[in-house]
Amino acid sequence: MISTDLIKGSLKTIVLKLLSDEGRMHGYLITQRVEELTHGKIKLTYGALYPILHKLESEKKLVTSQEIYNNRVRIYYSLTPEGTSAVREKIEELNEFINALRWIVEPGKNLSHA
Amino acid sequence: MISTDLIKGSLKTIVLKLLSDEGRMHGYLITQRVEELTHGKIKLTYGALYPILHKLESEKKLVTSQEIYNNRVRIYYSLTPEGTSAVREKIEELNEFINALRWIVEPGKNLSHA
DNA sequence: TCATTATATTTAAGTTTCTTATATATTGCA
DNA sequence: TGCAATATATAAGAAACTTAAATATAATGA
Repeated sequence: MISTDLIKGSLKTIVLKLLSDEGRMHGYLITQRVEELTHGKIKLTYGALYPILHKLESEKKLVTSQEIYNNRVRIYYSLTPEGTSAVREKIEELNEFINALRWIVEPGKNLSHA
Repeated sequence: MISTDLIKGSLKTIVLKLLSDEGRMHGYLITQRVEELTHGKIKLTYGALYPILHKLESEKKLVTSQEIYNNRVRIYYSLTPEGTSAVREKIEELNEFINALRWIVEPGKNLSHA
């Protein structure tokens, strides 16, 4: 598990990207997929996730729809067109960030400037 | 310039890594080198930097020494042995983080599990 | 000579973003 | 019957910044 300080700022981008790749998802599933995709390195807690989802909804980047599954209400989240273009920008920024970190970590190697 | 949210959690690691690579540095120089190394993508503000330096000093990860240059006091920071081993751990964690982000961004590619 | 930019450090107040803890409720397995 | 997994939500508090302001010297250019 990676220190939470490091992860903090990227959670919103991660949520958007997952919704972009996998379409409709409910909150619980999002936490599971993040853990799966990152081999347990990143764990999204509910206390972090739901406020993020609610905020993204209020920003019109995603919409919700309810579904009953096994007598339980599930709330599905999916991207709006606005959310879809937000993902593109966020991912681009995340790639820049990854590159910037690599320039720090491996200052010798002349890495891509993309 | 990358969104500050993204960068937040990695500033301490960046400072430690720079001191590890370049030895004695004063605060102002650290901000310059970060900007240089990251091609302006990451800017360390003084309001962020000095509290980080002071905290690392109180944690005995670095020590200070003063020097007069052009009638001005410069405060140089350098790693203690404790700081040096902290760098190694932090960099390892940062690499894990970079990989985890790449698993999110490029889920198709089977990237290293290092 | 005067103004501006660069150099250099510091700290206080405020915001954001999470962490931690708690609450609630159903299903399935042992 | 009890525990683990499934599923969502929110409140209180901590941490890490951002922004802004204060202070001071040197160098550059108009």
